Amino acid sequence: MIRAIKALFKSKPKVVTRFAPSPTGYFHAGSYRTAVFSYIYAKQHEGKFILRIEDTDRARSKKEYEENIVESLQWLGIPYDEIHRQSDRTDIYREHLERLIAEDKAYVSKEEAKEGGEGERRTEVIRFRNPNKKVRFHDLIRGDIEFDTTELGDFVIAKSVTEPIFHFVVVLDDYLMGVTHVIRGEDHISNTPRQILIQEALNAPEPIYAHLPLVLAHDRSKLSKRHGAKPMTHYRDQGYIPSALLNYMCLLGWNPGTTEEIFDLAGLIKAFDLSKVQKGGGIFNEEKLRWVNKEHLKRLPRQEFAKKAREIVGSTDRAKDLKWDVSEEKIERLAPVLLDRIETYNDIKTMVESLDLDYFFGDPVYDAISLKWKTDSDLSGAEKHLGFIRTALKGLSDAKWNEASVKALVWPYAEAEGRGQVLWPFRFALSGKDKSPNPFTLAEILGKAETVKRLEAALTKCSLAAKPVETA
RNA sequence: GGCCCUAUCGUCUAAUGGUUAGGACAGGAGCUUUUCAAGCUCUAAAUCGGGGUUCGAUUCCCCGUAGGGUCACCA
Repeated sequence: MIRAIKALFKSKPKVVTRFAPSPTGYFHAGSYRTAVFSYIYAKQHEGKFILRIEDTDRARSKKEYEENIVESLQWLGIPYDEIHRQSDRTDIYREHLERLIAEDKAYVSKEEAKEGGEGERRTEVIRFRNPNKKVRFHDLIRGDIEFDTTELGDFVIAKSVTEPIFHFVVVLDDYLMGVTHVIRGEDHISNTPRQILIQEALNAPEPIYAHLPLVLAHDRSKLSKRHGAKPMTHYRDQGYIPSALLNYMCLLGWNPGTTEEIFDLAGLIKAFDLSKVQKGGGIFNEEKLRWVNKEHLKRLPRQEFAKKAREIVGSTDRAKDLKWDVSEEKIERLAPVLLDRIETYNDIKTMVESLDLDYFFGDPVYDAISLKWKTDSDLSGAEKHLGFIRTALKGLSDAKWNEASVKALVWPYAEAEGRGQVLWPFRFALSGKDKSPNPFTLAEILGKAETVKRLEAALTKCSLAAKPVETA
């Protein structure tokens, strides 16, 4: 009984999906989403996901692009179960092409050399004998679609028996590889009828089709290299993380029906529903991608984030030139400050470059007058408050040193003396910057010794500034 | 132009034959440990147009309109 059920289960056609890019350009967001949806669909059904490099156009295909596709998929964490390259399969295509010709389902057509066309047009090509009928197919996303194939005529399926073209190889390979679900871009809808015709000639089963809406550029045209489509590796170089890209791309054209927006791969495999994919195309919005990336960054294990952040800070010229002490421990303490201020890893570099991190690694640089709160007339207030804070904090033990305990000591005093009057010089003494995290956070990150040292340095500046300037 | 697809805030989208048409990003205003940032609160912002069907349509149908895709010996 159990065996019978198992056998039944096994005999059920498994889901096989494929991603079939042509290596004629870099792997960008449009292709990526197609790959992701195909991959997720396969994984939802414990199926197989195939990568098939469609390089029948020898002239336009480049190894460089193929490598970019494979590298991108790898970085993005979309593993394939099989990889095939059509340029390796010429013999297979030839066999079936010859069979089709023998069956008179295709024929060698001789035509006169036409002038005008730049490329060499063959005088002999293989054409498909079009039965000229109406073809109807069901699309998982769009429902039934009907075409009259008459207007297609006897279309070309190969330049010669060893040079098949797209429509033929797609159909044959999908058949031979057992592809059950063809998930691809909407731009292939109009290719589907002729491919179904070829399927019928080949006695191949018709796969289930799902045509995805297009990923659009800002002008609503199909995303392409010309229209701001950047290679996915660009996003890696810009400091985005794979899970964020995955998350964002799935949200473009699909949603879970709830207000949940942040997903990891496992969550997507659980929630994704191909039939709920949008029909209309969507514009790729980098602003939202940045936000999603930030959300993912915040959810990263703290150590993992710190490791990467440390790498980035340490590799900057500024860190090297100024011999910053970029210790793991220090970066981990800095992490919350960073996470509040960045959306991508590259923003860390930007912070370093705009000198927003200097004071964490070296003495703050500023003029004494900056310590003065805007409503004070001179530095006497700042000097008084800094003196109080220094004395109070000196009494706090290293073990108890943290943001909350520092605040507990300073806050009542600031309330009494005026928050701005007290907190501004305090913060400035620690950072030397107009803009920085609040003084309590800074004190915790800097540690007791460094905090007290900076307070004392500020106090010295105050008293120096109070003295009349001696002319040299 | 033929064929095909699509149509809700600026963008991504939810909803359903009956809702004050909801959320998110971006925008604006405010609050907070009187700077930044983050966070929180509030706010502005949409059913392409016209006909039907219906007691009632954003939703169903038709016609327009707009956008997109595709019309290769590219994929």
